[in-house]
Amino acid sequence: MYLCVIFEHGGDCGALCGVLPPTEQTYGEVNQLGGVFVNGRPLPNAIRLRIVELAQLGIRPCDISRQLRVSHGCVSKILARYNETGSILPGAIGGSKPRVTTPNVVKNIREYKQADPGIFAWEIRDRLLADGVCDKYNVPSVSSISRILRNKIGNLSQPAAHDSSKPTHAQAALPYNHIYPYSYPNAMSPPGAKMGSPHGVPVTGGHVSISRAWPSPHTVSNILGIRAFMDSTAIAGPDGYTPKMEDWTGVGRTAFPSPHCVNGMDKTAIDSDVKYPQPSSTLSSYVPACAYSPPNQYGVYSGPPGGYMSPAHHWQPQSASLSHAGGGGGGVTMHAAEIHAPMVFKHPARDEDRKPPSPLVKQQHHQQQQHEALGGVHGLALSTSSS
DNA sequence: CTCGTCACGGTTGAT
DNA sequence: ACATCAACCGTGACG
Repeated sequence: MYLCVIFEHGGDCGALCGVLPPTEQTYGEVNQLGGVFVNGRPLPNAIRLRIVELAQLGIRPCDISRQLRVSHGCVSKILARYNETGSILPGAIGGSKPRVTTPNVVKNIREYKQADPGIFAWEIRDRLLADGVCDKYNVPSVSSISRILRNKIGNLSQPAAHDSSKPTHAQAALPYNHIYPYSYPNAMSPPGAKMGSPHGVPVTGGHVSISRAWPSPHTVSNILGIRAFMDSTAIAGPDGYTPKMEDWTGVGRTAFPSPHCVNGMDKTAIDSDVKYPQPSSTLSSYVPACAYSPPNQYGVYSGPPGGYMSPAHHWQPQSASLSHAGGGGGGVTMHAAEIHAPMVFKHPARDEDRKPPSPLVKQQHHQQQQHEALGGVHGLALSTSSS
């Protein structure tokens, strides 16, 4: 049972409320630990990063859970993912899996079948691989091939079927490209295109609707000395809760593509991440890993490869410690947006096994500096003493 | 007490 | 424009 928290903007939400229409509402729920979360949506990158950082510091998951007020199951999941992929980013939400039975594949199968009516499905599969029509990642299963033969090709004695086939957009038909992050040439959707503006919320360079605040009193502030971090998250909030709520996670998503980098970080992103300020450099080190970046969020998190995968990104984890800029008064001002900064995968190889090679992944290979990123963790002013 | 796992209710985005 | 589907999410409970 969750305590549903409805935040009405326009009330005493603070300055942030100003941008929202009086009627605008944002919502969240409070878990058993008092932490705020949005059902169905990923935790803010800043918190995800925090989890990883604390784990790197040797803090036990159960303690991290309590300190950050995130369920231990979630902590476990995020750490497991990080260990496996090197990424702190959530997977891609929504969207559909890329189709393997593209017109080109069907066409080839048909040709194989016509050439050899007695060919077995597994033989077709092998040929698709051998001929380079498919790779191991998108080759249809034997059962799929059988289905294709049965449903789409049917009786080959009827040549008509051939002609009826749609023009092969062949390779172009492969949906994969648009599915993987690397597919975003330049920028994903214009910043704010989808999120910011809907409500008329001023979108300033990726500053999506970050003006909304989390009224919730349940903040992790004071925890680990990352008060600023949490405060901004919980208090300044979520605008994250734009109707789309993507901001919550998307922290700085929109800004991602921005070529403007500061210390290797996307400046725009930084700006946008008002909500969940976090240690930029550090964060960035964990982010890139989202190798198998999912179709959707990729755009969000990854943006143009050049954006954060940039080989030129001279990461200086240490330099951008949590206390970088702004932290103003003791408060560490971290920018979740920084997450977008280019970094390296912890286990690049693994990703390859998991997902089809993508440009993004490839680029990641160039970035083997990740471990160094962890060094940034040490730069954090963490106070492990939770109580 | 800790932690891995999973059902659940939820969101998202491609089709 | 809407519905469907399949991906993901974090929580909470169980073992």
